[in-house]
Amino acid sequence: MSKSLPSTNRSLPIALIRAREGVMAPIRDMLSETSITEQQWRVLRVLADFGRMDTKTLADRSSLLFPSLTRIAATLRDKGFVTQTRDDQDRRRQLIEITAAGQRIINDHAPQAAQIAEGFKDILGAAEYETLLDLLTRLDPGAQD
Amino acid sequence: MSKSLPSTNRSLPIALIRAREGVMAPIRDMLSETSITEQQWRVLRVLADFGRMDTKTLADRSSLLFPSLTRIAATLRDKGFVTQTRDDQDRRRQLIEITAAGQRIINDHAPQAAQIAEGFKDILGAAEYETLLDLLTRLDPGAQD
DNA sequence: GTGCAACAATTAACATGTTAAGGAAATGGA
DNA sequence: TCCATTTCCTTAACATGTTAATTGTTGCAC
Repeated sequence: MSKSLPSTNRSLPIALIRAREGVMAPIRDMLSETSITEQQWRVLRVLADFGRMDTKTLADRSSLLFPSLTRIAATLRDKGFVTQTRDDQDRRRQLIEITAAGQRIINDHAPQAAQIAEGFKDILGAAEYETLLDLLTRLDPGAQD
Repeated sequence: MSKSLPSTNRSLPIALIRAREGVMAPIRDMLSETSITEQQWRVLRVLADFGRMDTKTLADRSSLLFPSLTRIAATLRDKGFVTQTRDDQDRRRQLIEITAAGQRIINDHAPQAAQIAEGFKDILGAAEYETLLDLLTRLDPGAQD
């Protein structure tokens, strides 16, 4: 047996990259009709899901690094899809909220996005789909469960 | 029942991103001692695995887009870790090969990289590790098997 | 109060992801 | 031969990933 490197054919990082590419391709196709990117869509999704929140929480829930979120929030604000307001209690903090226009983007594409998600469940089967989500979660050190 | 969007808590794209982050974090830590990035490491891995090849094949095996590979190859060439030569039969083609210095980077870190990979097998268990790789492969449309 | 550590957010700098356009070489006819 | 098409690769432009440095704010010890 061995401590040798696995072949790149059977490498977990590469498998994760390719799976992500396969999953995101149809979503990117869908978003190509809009003016927003995959990450901007993710941020709007989280805001629609949980409502107004501070930047730190938004970054965590969107799985984005802080500097990325700073730029994305600025872009979304310029496009009129979110609003940024200072927290009066702690003026370091910033609260971000989705606007009606932003919510409209979500609503307009939610059915198609749901259909794409269902498609992947069909490919794997419901049981294996759940298995996959569980296994992926166990690779995420930030998922303390 | 529903065609409604799944909560972002249980979203496959986000789970893939977080898993990738969890897997790559220790690898990035390892590479921080070197002068190369995660993607440059991946390219060198493939070249060490398969030997000299043209850019198209290298891009496929490294799961990199062509424009990214163009830049990465130039960077690695400037660092002296790969060589680029024109194919005499087809002068459009370019052949890329790892150098001794590049191979040394791989050799010096292969044990540690293998140990990191083993760590993830331990976290999931060997059987579930294989299950995960299989499920991920089924999400990759480019994996015709 | 003053000074300092801790925190939230931004900015900077560089590498990569992504799409589109461009350039050079090969290919396949008319 | 000529030309359109295809193929391989590069360049450009913009968005994001990543790390480090910087700017405001807060809270706390003194």
